[in-house]
Amino acid sequence: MEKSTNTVSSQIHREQISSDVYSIRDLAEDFGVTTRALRFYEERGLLRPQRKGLNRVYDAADKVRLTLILRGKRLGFTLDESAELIAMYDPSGNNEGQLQALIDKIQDKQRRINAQKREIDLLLGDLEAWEKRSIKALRGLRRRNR
Amino acid sequence: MEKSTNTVSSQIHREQISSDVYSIRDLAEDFGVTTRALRFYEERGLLRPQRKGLNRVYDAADKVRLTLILRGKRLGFTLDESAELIAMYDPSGNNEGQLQALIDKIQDKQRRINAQKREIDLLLGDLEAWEKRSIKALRGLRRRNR
DNA sequence: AACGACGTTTACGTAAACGTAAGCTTTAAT
DNA sequence: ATTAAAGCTTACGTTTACGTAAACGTCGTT
Repeated sequence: MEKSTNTVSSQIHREQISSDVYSIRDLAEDFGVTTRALRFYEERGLLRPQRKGLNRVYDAADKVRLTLILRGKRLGFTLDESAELIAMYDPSGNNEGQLQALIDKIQDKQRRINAQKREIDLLLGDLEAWEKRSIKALRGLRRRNR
Repeated sequence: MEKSTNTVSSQIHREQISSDVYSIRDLAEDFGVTTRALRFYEERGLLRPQRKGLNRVYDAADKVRLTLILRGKRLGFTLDESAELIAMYDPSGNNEGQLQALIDKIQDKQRRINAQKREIDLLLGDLEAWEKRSIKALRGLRRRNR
Protein backbone atom coordinates (compact mmCIF):
# COMPACT_ATOMS: atom_id res chain seq x y z
CA MET A 1 0.00 0.00 0.00
CA GLU A 2 1.92 2.93 -1.33
CA LYS A 3 1.64 6.42 0.01
CA SER A 4 -1.99 5.98 -1.09
CA THR A 5 -4.74 8.58 -1.04
CA ASN A 6 -2.67 11.72 -1.04
CA THR A 7 -2.32 12.93 -4.61
CA VAL A 8 -4.98 15.59 -4.31
CA SER A 9 -3.78 16.58 -0.85
CA SER A 10 -6.48 18.83 0.62
CA GLN A 11 -9.45 16.69 1.57
CA ILE A 12 -11.56 17.95 4.42
CA HIS A 13 -11.13 20.74 6.95
CA ARG A 14 -9.38 22.93 4.32
CA GLU A 15 -12.06 25.58 4.65
CA GLN A 16 -12.27 26.17 0.85
CA ILE A 17 -13.27 29.84 0.93
CA SER A 18 -13.10 30.68 -2.77
CA SER A 19 -13.62 27.60 -4.91
CA ASP A 20 -10.39 26.87 -6.82
CA VAL A 21 -7.32 27.56 -4.77
CA TYR A 22 -4.14 25.61 -4.32
CA SER A 23 -1.44 25.25 -1.72
CA ILE A 24 2.16 25.71 -2.70
CA ARG A 25 2.62 21.97 -2.69
CA ASP A 26 -0.42 21.36 -4.87
CA LEU A 27 0.97 23.67 -7.48
CA ALA A 28 4.48 22.29 -7.22
CA GLU A 29 3.27 18.75 -7.79
CA ASP A 30 0.87 19.71 -10.58
CA PHE A 31 3.61 21.43 -12.53
CA GLY A 32 6.58 19.34 -11.53
CA VAL A 33 8.57 22.09 -9.88
CA THR A 34 9.81 22.55 -6.34
CA THR A 35 8.26 24.82 -3.75
CA ARG A 36 11.56 26.62 -3.66
CA ALA A 37 11.17 27.49 -7.32
CA LEU A 38 7.68 28.88 -6.70
CA ARG A 39 8.95 31.08 -3.89
CA PHE A 40 11.78 32.16 -6.09
CA TYR A 41 9.45 33.14 -8.92
CA GLU A 42 7.51 35.19 -6.42
CA GLU A 43 10.69 36.84 -5.17
CA ARG A 44 11.43 37.80 -8.75
CA GLY A 45 7.94 39.23 -9.19
CA LEU A 46 6.57 36.60 -11.56
CA LEU A 47 3.93 35.35 -9.17
CA ARG A 48 1.90 37.18 -6.56
CA PRO A 49 -0.26 34.66 -4.73
CA GLN A 50 -2.61 35.83 -2.03
CA ARG A 51 -1.86 35.05 1.57
CA LYS A 52 -3.88 33.25 4.13
CA GLY A 53 -1.99 34.44 7.15
CA LEU A 54 1.57 33.67 6.16
CA ASN A 55 0.71 30.88 3.79
CA ARG A 56 0.60 31.32 0.05
CA VAL A 57 -2.66 30.67 -1.73
CA TYR A 58 -2.62 30.22 -5.49
CA ASP A 59 -5.57 30.53 -7.86
CA ALA A 60 -6.34 29.87 -11.52
CA ALA A 61 -4.65 33.06 -12.72
CA ASP A 62 -1.47 31.99 -10.94
CA LYS A 63 -1.68 28.71 -12.81
CA VAL A 64 -1.79 30.54 -16.11
CA ARG A 65 1.21 32.63 -15.12
CA LEU A 66 3.14 29.57 -14.06
CA THR A 67 2.30 27.91 -17.36
CA LEU A 68 3.77 30.90 -19.15
CA ILE A 69 6.87 30.89 -16.98
CA LEU A 70 7.58 27.23 -17.64
CA ARG A 71 6.77 27.47 -21.32
CA GLY A 72 9.22 30.34 -21.52
CA LYS A 73 11.83 28.24 -19.77
CA ARG A 74 11.44 25.38 -22.19
CA LEU A 75 11.96 27.83 -25.01
CA GLY A 76 15.12 29.19 -23.45
CA PHE A 77 13.74 32.48 -22.17
CA THR A 78 15.17 34.05 -19.07
CA LEU A 79 12.86 34.74 -16.17
CA ASP A 80 12.94 38.42 -17.06
CA GLU A 81 11.73 37.65 -20.54
CA SER A 82 8.96 35.49 -19.16
CA ALA A 83 8.10 38.33 -16.83
CA GLU A 84 7.52 40.47 -19.90
CA LEU A 85 5.22 37.86 -21.35
CA ILE A 86 3.25 37.79 -18.14
CA ALA A 87 3.00 41.53 -18.11
CA MET A 88 1.46 41.28 -21.57
CA TYR A 89 -1.01 38.72 -20.37
CA ASP A 90 -2.21 41.03 -17.63
CA PRO A 91 -4.56 43.62 -19.13
CA SER A 92 -2.59 46.41 -17.57
CA GLY A 93 -2.98 48.78 -20.51
CA ASN A 94 -5.22 51.65 -19.50
CA ASN A 95 -4.57 54.55 -21.81
CA GLU A 96 -3.91 54.82 -25.49
CA GLY A 97 -0.13 55.13 -25.28
CA GLN A 98 0.21 52.11 -23.05
CA LEU A 99 -1.99 50.02 -25.26
CA GLN A 100 0.01 50.92 -28.34
CA ALA A 101 3.23 50.13 -26.49
CA LEU A 102 1.80 46.78 -25.47
CA ILE A 103 0.85 45.96 -29.04
CA ASP A 104 4.34 46.86 -30.20
CA LYS A 105 5.84 44.59 -27.58
CA ILE A 106 3.60 41.75 -28.57
CA GLN A 107 4.54 42.12 -32.21
CA ASP A 108 8.19 42.24 -31.28
CA LYS A 109 7.86 39.00 -29.35
CA GLN A 110 6.09 37.47 -32.30
CA ARG A 111 8.98 38.37 -34.54
CA ARG A 112 11.53 36.91 -32.15
CA ILE A 113 9.57 33.73 -31.67
CA ASN A 114 9.10 33.28 -35.39
CA ALA A 115 12.84 33.65 -35.81
CA GLN A 116 13.28 30.92 -33.24
CA LYS A 117 10.88 28.77 -35.17
CA ARG A 118 12.94 29.18 -38.30
CA GLU A 119 16.05 28.10 -36.40
CA ILE A 120 14.21 25.05 -35.22
CA ASP A 121 13.33 24.16 -38.78
CA LEU A 122 16.95 24.55 -39.79
CA LEU A 123 18.00 22.22 -37.01
CA LEU A 124 15.33 19.71 -37.92
CA GLY A 125 16.55 19.81 -41.50
CA ASP A 126 20.09 19.07 -40.38
CA LEU A 127 18.95 16.26 -38.13
CA GLU A 128 16.97 14.68 -40.93
CA ALA A 129 19.97 14.77 -43.24
CA TRP A 130 22.16 13.19 -40.59
CA GLU A 131 19.58 10.56 -39.90
CA LYS A 132 19.32 9.60 -43.55
CA ARG A 133 23.07 9.45 -43.90
CA SER A 134 23.37 7.28 -40.82
CA ILE A 135 20.65 4.95 -41.94
CA LYS A 136 22.34 4.52 -45.27
CA ALA A 137 25.66 3.80 -43.61
CA LEU A 138 23.95 1.29 -41.37
CA ARG A 139 22.38 -0.50 -44.32
CA GLY A 140 25.75 -0.59 -46.03
CA LEU A 141 27.30 -2.23 -43.00
CA ARG A 142 24.54 -4.79 -42.66
CA ARG A 143 24.79 -5.79 -46.33
CA ARG A 144 28.51 -6.25 -45.99
CA ASN A 145 28.21 -8.29 -42.80
CA ARG A 146 25.99 -11.00 -44.11
CA MET B 1 38.49 57.83 -41.95
CA GLU B 2 37.25 55.23 -39.52
CA LYS B 3 39.25 52.22 -38.56
CA SER B 4 39.14 51.63 -42.32
CA THR B 5 40.37 48.59 -44.19
CA ASN B 6 40.35 46.08 -41.40
CA THR B 7 37.15 44.06 -41.61
CA VAL B 8 38.74 41.07 -43.27
CA SER B 9 41.84 41.35 -41.12
CA SER B 10 44.42 39.02 -42.66
CA GLN B 11 45.70 40.63 -45.85
CA ILE B 12 49.27 39.82 -46.80
CA HIS B 13 52.09 38.02 -45.00
CA ARG B 14 49.55 35.63 -43.38
CA GLU B 15 51.11 32.66 -45.14
CA GLN B 16 47.71 31.03 -46.00
CA ILE B 17 48.82 27.40 -45.93
CA SER B 18 45.46 25.69 -46.37
CA SER B 19 43.02 27.96 -48.18
CA ASP B 20 40.20 28.91 -45.78
CA VAL B 21 41.39 29.46 -42.25
CA TYR B 22 40.48 32.08 -39.70
CA SER B 23 42.05 33.68 -36.70
CA ILE B 24 40.21 33.72 -33.42
CA ARG B 25 39.29 37.33 -34.01
CA ASP B 26 37.98 36.69 -37.50
CA LEU B 27 35.64 34.07 -36.17
CA ALA B 28 34.59 36.17 -33.20
CA GLU B 29 33.65 39.09 -35.41
CA ASP B 30 31.95 36.93 -38.02
CA PHE B 31 29.71 35.34 -35.44
CA GLY B 32 29.34 38.19 -33.00
CA VAL B 33 30.88 36.47 -30.02
CA THR B 34 33.94 37.26 -27.93
CA THR B 35 37.26 35.54 -28.19
CA ARG B 36 36.79 34.55 -24.60
CA ALA B 37 33.66 32.64 -25.57
CA LEU B 38 35.55 30.79 -28.30
CA ARG B 39 38.26 29.74 -25.89
CA PHE B 40 35.61 28.69 -23.44
CA TYR B 41 33.84 26.53 -26.02
CA GLU B 42 37.17 24.89 -26.70
CA GLU B 43 37.78 24.34 -23.00
CA ARG B 44 34.42 22.60 -22.85
CA GLY B 45 35.32 20.42 -25.82
CA LEU B 46 32.94 21.96 -28.35
CA LEU B 47 35.68 23.24 -30.62
CA ARG B 48 39.11 21.83 -31.43
CA PRO B 49 40.89 24.26 -33.72
CA GLN B 50 44.34 23.43 -35.01
CA ARG B 51 47.33 25.29 -33.68
CA LYS B 52 49.92 27.27 -35.48
CA GLY B 53 52.44 27.40 -32.70
CA LEU B 54 50.32 28.56 -29.82
CA ASN B 55 47.76 30.36 -31.93
CA ARG B 56 44.40 28.87 -32.73
CA VAL B 57 43.55 28.34 -36.39
CA TYR B 58 39.93 27.74 -37.30
CA ASP B 59 38.61 26.20 -40.52
CA ALA B 60 35.27 25.64 -42.25
CA ALA B 61 34.36 22.66 -40.07
CA ASP B 62 34.87 24.81 -36.98
CA LYS B 63 32.49 27.33 -38.49
CA VAL B 64 29.83 24.69 -38.83
CA ARG B 65 30.33 23.61 -35.25
CA LEU B 66 30.11 27.17 -34.03
CA THR B 67 26.92 27.67 -36.00
CA LEU B 68 25.46 24.66 -34.22
CA ILE B 69 26.60 25.90 -30.83
CA LEU B 70 25.00 29.29 -31.31
CA ARG B 71 21.84 27.90 -32.82
CA GLY B 72 21.57 25.66 -29.80
CA LYS B 73 22.01 28.63 -27.52
CA ARG B 74 19.26 30.58 -29.21
CA LEU B 75 16.99 27.60 -28.70
CA GLY B 76 17.81 27.41 -25.02
CA PHE B 77 20.12 24.39 -25.14
CA THR B 78 22.94 24.09 -22.66
CA LEU B 79 26.45 23.76 -23.99
CA ASP B 80 26.40 20.09 -23.09
CA GLU B 81 23.32 19.60 -25.22
CA SER B 82 24.93 21.43 -28.10
CA ALA B 83 27.95 19.20 -27.61
CA GLU B 84 25.69 16.26 -28.25
CA LEU B 85 24.44 17.84 -31.44
CA ILE B 86 27.99 18.36 -32.60
CA ALA B 87 28.86 14.79 -31.80
CA MET B 88 26.02 13.78 -34.10
CA TYR B 89 27.33 16.01 -36.84
CA ASP B 90 30.71 14.33 -36.72
CA PRO B 91 30.52 11.01 -38.56
CA SER B 92 31.92 9.20 -35.55
CA GLY B 93 29.74 6.10 -35.99
CA ASN B 94 31.98 3.21 -37.00
CA ASN B 95 30.26 -0.03 -36.15
CA GLU B 96 26.67 -1.15 -36.28
CA GLY B 97 25.83 -0.60 -32.62
CA GLN B 98 27.22 2.91 -32.59
CA LEU B 99 25.34 3.82 -35.74
CA GLN B 100 22.07 2.56 -34.33
CA ALA B 101 22.71 4.47 -31.11
CA LEU B 102 23.39 7.60 -33.13
CA ILE B 103 20.16 7.20 -35.06
CA ASP B 104 18.26 6.77 -31.81
CA LYS B 105 19.80 9.92 -30.44
CA ILE B 106 18.95 11.86 -33.55
CA GLN B 107 15.35 10.73 -33.40
CA ASP B 108 15.18 11.63 -29.74
CA LYS B 109 16.42 15.12 -30.50
CA GLN B 110 13.86 15.40 -33.26
CA ARG B 111 11.10 14.55 -30.83
CA ARG B 112 12.30 17.09 -28.30
CA ILE B 113 12.64 19.80 -30.90
CA ASN B 114 9.22 19.10 -32.32
CA ALA B 115 7.82 19.43 -28.82
CA GLN B 116 9.53 22.79 -28.58
CA LYS B 117 7.98 23.78 -31.87
CA ARG B 118 4.54 22.95 -30.56
CA GLU B 119 5.16 25.13 -27.51
CA ILE B 120 6.15 27.94 -29.80
CA ASP B 121 2.90 27.62 -31.68
CA LEU B 122 0.99 27.72 -28.42
CA LEU B 123 2.79 30.89 -27.45
CA LEU B 124 2.19 32.44 -30.84
CA GLY B 125 -1.48 31.63 -30.48
CA ASP B 126 -1.62 33.37 -27.12
CA LEU B 127 0.22 36.37 -28.45
CA GLU B 128 -2.16 36.69 -31.36
CA ALA B 129 -5.15 36.60 -29.06
CA TRP B 130 -3.64 39.26 -26.83
CA GLU B 131 -2.80 41.37 -29.81
CA LYS B 132 -6.34 41.24 -31.15
CA ARG B 133 -7.79 42.04 -27.75
CA SER B 134 -5.44 44.98 -27.36
CA ILE B 135 -6.19 46.34 -30.80
CA LYS B 136 -9.89 46.16 -30.09
CA ALA B 137 -9.43 47.97 -26.80
CA LEU B 138 -7.36 50.58 -28.56
CA ARG B 139 -10.04 51.15 -31.20
CA GLY B 140 -12.62 51.46 -28.45
CA LEU B 141 -10.58 54.15 -26.75
CA ARG B 142 -9.99 56.10 -29.95
CA ARG B 143 -13.69 56.09 -30.80
CA ARG B 144 -14.56 57.37 -27.36
CA ASN B 145 -11.90 60.07 -27.49
CA ARG B 146 -13.06 61.81 -30.61
C1' DA C 1 64.64 50.03 -29.67
C1' DA C 2 60.23 50.73 -28.43
C1' DC C 3 55.35 50.55 -29.22
C1' DG C 4 50.85 48.81 -30.22
C1' DA C 5 47.95 45.13 -31.78
C1' DC C 6 46.94 40.56 -31.20
C1' DG C 7 47.58 36.28 -29.15
C1' DT C 8 48.42 33.05 -25.03
C1' DT C 9 47.50 31.04 -20.14
C1' DT C 10 45.84 31.32 -15.45
C1' DA C 11 42.67 32.76 -12.28
C1' DC C 12 39.34 35.17 -9.85
C1' DG C 13 34.56 37.56 -10.45
C1' DT C 14 29.60 37.49 -11.70
C1' DA C 15 24.57 36.98 -12.91
C1' DA C 16 20.90 33.65 -13.26
C1' DA C 17 18.20 30.07 -11.30
C1' DC C 18 17.56 27.59 -8.19
C1' DG C 19 19.38 23.76 -4.17
C1' DT C 20 20.15 23.05 0.51
C1' DA C 21 20.19 23.79 5.20
C1' DA C 22 19.11 26.13 9.57
C1' DG C 23 15.83 27.75 12.69
C1' DC C 24 11.12 28.95 13.81
C1' DT C 25 5.78 28.57 13.65
C1' DT C 26 1.32 26.63 12.92
C1' DT C 27 -1.71 22.67 12.23
C1' DA C 28 -3.03 17.66 12.54
C1' DA C 29 -2.51 13.41 14.27
C1' DT C 30 -1.16 10.02 17.78
C1' DA D 1 1.73 16.41 25.42
C1' DT D 2 4.51 15.37 21.89
C1' DT D 3 5.58 14.39 17.43
C1' DA D 4 5.28 14.90 12.40
C1' DA D 5 4.18 17.41 8.38
C1' DA D 6 3.95 21.55 5.93
C1' DG D 7 4.97 26.24 5.60
C1' DC D 8 7.80 30.47 6.39
C1' DT D 9 12.14 33.36 6.25
C1' DT D 10 17.00 34.03 5.85
C1' DA D 11 21.16 32.92 3.99
C1' DC D 12 24.91 30.59 2.10
C1' DG D 13 26.22 27.05 -1.74
C1' DT D 14 26.28 25.55 -6.70
C1' DT D 15 26.30 25.30 -11.72
C1' DT D 16 26.51 27.46 -16.21
C1' DA D 17 28.50 30.61 -19.31
C1' DC D 18 31.10 33.60 -19.83
C1' DG D 19 33.57 38.73 -18.17
C1' DT D 20 37.59 40.84 -16.60
C1' DA D 21 42.15 41.37 -15.38
C1' DA D 22 47.01 40.22 -14.81
C1' DA D 23 51.25 38.94 -16.86
C1' DC D 24 53.61 37.52 -20.64
C1' DG D 25 55.14 36.33 -25.82
C1' DT D 26 55.45 37.74 -30.84
C1' DC D 27 54.99 40.29 -34.79
C1' DG D 28 55.06 44.40 -37.77
C1' DT D 29 55.56 49.23 -37.67
C1' DT D 30 57.56 53.62 -36.52
